[in-house]
Amino acid sequence: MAHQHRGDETRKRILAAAAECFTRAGYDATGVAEICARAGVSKGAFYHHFPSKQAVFLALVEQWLQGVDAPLRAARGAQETTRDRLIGLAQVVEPVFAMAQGQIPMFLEFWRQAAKDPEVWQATIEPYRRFRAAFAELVREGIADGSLRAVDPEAAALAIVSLGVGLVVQAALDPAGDDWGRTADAVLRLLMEGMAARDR
Amino acid sequence: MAHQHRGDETRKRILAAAAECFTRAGYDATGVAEICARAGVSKGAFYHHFPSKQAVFLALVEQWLQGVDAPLRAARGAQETTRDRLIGLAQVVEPVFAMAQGQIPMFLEFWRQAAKDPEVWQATIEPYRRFRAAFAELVREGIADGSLRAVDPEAAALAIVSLGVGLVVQAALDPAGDDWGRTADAVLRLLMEGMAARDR
DNA sequence: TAATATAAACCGACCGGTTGGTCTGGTCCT
DNA sequence: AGGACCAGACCAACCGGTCGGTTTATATTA
Repeated sequence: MAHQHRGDETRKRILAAAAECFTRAGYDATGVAEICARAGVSKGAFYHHFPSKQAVFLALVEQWLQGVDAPLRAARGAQETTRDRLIGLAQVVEPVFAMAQGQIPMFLEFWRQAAKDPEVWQATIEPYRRFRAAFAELVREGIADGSLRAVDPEAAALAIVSLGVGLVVQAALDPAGDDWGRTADAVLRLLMEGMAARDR
Repeated sequence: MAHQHRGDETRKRILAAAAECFTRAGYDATGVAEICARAGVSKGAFYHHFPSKQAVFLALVEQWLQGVDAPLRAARGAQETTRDRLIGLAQVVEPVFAMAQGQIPMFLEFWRQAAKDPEVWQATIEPYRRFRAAFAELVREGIADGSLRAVDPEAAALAIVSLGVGLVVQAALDPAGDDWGRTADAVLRLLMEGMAARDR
């Protein structure tokens, strides 16, 4: 039991060290030896827990994807009107940015790798399509109940996702810049209000 | 004279080959030997024209940055009202996407590299800030002449840039997807109309 | 015009160093 | 005892970059 626990511990250490290295230097530029050194673990231990360097990366992809999924799911159905739900959705980004906590460049690494590695692409593109479909559905509901203008739901969903992705990239390039959590909230709210029905 | 011309020719061939390799496999994963092979050039020729592999990358960054700059500048001042100018700005993305022509993943490589290499960062961040400032100024003008709602100009500019960046990333991940030129136009138009004054 | 000089363009073998991954030998818990 | 777990020496392959030498095109001279 305690034996079992020890293995999980080193596995976590390897994962954390890999995340740090990949964030700082990128996937290709960081060697297995470097990860091992930072994790305080030998190469033997590394290859005992993971079959390859790519496997560690894949595990990290999985981990972050779930981290994004959770607050997103939590926001759904929490509000009453569709409009409020969309606005609330905008607030989701804040915890996401907070969670990333200086590891935002990892996302760039994810996407870059996804663009060239079919396996990473598969793991990335599926949740991405789910996100987009969920947003589109929300917009459709909003249009149906009159709280949103009659915009193209697919285009609107694409816009929302684009904003999120674009913000992440900019945050990666300018980490010392604005408070990206609040900024993201403001920007998304701008788009949301633009789509809102012009009643009041 | 013809001698001179020959040198420029191989230089261009190296640049093109490097762009292709970087697009497909990424900066770190492509060796100088591979670039040389694809360019039909020896290693000696390579290092005759460029001091290092990074220099080739920097040259590509410069090249693409100018490619984005040109149509952007062309769109400014072309329209009469500020509102039309902003809408026209949205149409700029189409030629940009067309120009990228299957080399969109290169942008991901730019940003990834910019996030970790100070020299690339410098070359990337300066035009980026210029874009953002120009957009903010446009929005300010639009608000002043009453064609736009009283949104936060900085937030609006950030939103525009984010949309563009996010679209590029998505296009890199899903090259076979939509016609990204038209899609980008539709999405940007959505944001623009959301910011437009609610008169009519 | 033919011979020579000069410099840019180019070639490819070569080098030190690094990489992802393997393997053997041991330790520790149950 | 025995299997999960780990240490670290080791290896073939590869990498960015160098270097001495050759080719090619123009300028100069005789």
